[in-house]
Amino acid sequence: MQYADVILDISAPSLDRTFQYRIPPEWEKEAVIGAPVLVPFGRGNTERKGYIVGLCENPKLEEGRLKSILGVCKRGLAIEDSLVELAYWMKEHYGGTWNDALRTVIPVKGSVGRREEREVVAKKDAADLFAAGESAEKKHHGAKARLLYQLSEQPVIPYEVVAGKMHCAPATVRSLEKAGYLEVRKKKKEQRAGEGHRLLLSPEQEAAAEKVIGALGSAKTFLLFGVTGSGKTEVYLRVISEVLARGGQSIVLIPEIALTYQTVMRFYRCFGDRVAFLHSRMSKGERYEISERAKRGEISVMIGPRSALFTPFPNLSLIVVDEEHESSYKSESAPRYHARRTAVKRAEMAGATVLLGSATPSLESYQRALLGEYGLLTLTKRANKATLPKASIVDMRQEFAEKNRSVFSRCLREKMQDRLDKGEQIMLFLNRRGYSGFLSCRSCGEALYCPHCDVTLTAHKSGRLQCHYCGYQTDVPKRCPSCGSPYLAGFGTGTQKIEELVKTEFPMARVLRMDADTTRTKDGYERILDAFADHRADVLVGTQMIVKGHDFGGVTLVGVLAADLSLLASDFRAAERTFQLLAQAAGRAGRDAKQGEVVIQTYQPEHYAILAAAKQDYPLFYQEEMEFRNAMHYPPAGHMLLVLGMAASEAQLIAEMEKLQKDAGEYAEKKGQAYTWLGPVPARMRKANDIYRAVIYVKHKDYDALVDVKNRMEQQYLSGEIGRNCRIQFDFDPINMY
DNA sequence: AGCACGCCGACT
DNA sequence: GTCGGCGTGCTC
Repeated sequence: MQYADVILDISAPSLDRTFQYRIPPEWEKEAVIGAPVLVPFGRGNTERKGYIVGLCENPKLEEGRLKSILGVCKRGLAIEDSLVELAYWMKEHYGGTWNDALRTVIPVKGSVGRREEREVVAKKDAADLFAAGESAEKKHHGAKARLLYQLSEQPVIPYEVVAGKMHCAPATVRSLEKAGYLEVRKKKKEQRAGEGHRLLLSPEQEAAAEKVIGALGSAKTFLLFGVTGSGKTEVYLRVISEVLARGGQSIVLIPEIALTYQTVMRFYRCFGDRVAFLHSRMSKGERYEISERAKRGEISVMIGPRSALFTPFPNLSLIVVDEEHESSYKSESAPRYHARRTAVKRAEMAGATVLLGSATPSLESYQRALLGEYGLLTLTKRANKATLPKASIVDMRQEFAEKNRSVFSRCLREKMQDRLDKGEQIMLFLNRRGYSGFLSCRSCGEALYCPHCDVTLTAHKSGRLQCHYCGYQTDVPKRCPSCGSPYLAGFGTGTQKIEELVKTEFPMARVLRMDADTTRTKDGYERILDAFADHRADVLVGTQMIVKGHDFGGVTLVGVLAADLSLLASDFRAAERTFQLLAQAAGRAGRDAKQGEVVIQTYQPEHYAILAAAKQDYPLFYQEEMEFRNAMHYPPAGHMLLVLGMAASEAQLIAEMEKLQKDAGEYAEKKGQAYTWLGPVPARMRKANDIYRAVIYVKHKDYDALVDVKNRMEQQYLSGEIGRNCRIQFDFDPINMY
């Protein structure tokens, strides 16, 4: 007799373990690892969907207590096996539950995948509901009363809110439905999409492509390090064509916002309907449809953000990770996996080749390349005979001392005037990470905070203040809440202000602005880029988003207004991020034959990240930054595990986190390993949505030693020993600090 | 998540 | 005394 370990497709932490079932002989063939199954569950033997995550001959429980699998949903291809295996690796490597891991890896069917969004809708008017609420309250039917009162104010409530926050049992909702006060209904949606071309490669590009092609069929990883504008995409296209010719399949990962019309068209021209695109606004149904086509072999190239990594290609031969240094490759929900690292793992399992590409590689990848673990391919020349831009650094302290209070240095203003006179284009980049439009009091200096989250409120165009985390809104108060002073002022120079300044200083210039506000509409982003590309504007002002991979031949001047703002961020990747932003921004200038120029305005002109970026000298930056990381044992010199705890009571949270740290610390000590512990301490954002947050940091040279500690903590937490009423999440080598 | 069991107040 | 709700615990 065969038995299966089944994990149920339900999201509840207490169900995050395997349950054993008998496999009836008639299903033995279909019951493979990764196969979706139907099983009876609970006292009522309700039918539930699950996945087989393991098989065995002898069960851990007495035969009598076991139930049998009702059926296996047919589609148990080998590909599911390997994806479930990958899910296991992710769960172990990054923490989180089986459910979390399976859900990121297995394409969930829009319809069969259960999880339809449900909502509770009022069927009577507010007065009736309110009256019913009162009588329910009299009968001490607390849950009923809560729901009725809420419905009288808000006729449609998402089911998860009712079951979760409002704490109403399913029985309560059903009884009110029967009584005709409300109705539970589902939401729905649908859609679809769907030409050959010759490539001309430079000798450098050709050589790089040949190296990768030569390694196809082996699980080797390459880092394609090419200066901005060197044409990394041509190399990808060349290798993908070869994979296609050999009957293999490729996945191309791109950063979240990078899927522009130009990129799509380039791939279409090369691969026609063999290529499919995935993007974050697609519904579950659309995604499922695409992954089914991938499994049937109808498509061979899949392009998309990190989730595209899990495309079920049965014969995967190549994974390209474009702009591999991008932080959007790190997932921000459990399992908090890094798509670059996970791509290497998937490739290892599938015998596929990985090609990582960047002009400013992550320290992690470059280090591995230097160690010989990854093959290093370099592109040193720009395409179209373009040359790298000339850069100058302007010390803004000097400007200030010489009585120039403008945001534009004299040097930048002169050059801007020159370009405008010549009819050439300019890009102004405002680095405003960690620098949003908050309000603060002129007299006491206190900023206005969200009452539910520990973040400053952002001033909006509408004149209202809004919290970006919980959506809380309020009017601007007349007086400072802490000292009563009426002088409240907006803080921070935003892109909007820069736009106005350009208009006042250069009245003839046509200015476009690109930031979160102007790109909010569906194709706002494309519209602005098109307008600028068509030279319908002379100046483009924007935030990080203008830096990322767009070629404008007409741009001969790039101005970086406050280069060091991102250096002020208090996390260990600040210098790396600054270097990347500056080098990429500088790379926007002079994409055509005309020489480009970059002006970098800064208060720290001697900082190595700024000096190296101005010279476009990555190795120099790498050397300096690695010295710092080595000294501090920061990744990639060592590894770091962040444990994030969340609870409604801060005192209880800290107490539980202390227990967790103490237990894990003692556990680690017994193993005699050299760990560095920090915390627990309240997170920098101490509270979000009225939930307190605290963190523990653990550092160790070896990643696996941290996995060991994580497992111990996970085990203690799941056994209920530690962390009752708390939620815990793990983040390895975090990108965002907490 | 959803079902049974058991405790508790309300009403014939 | 029952009846019917809501909280708690368990599910191979």
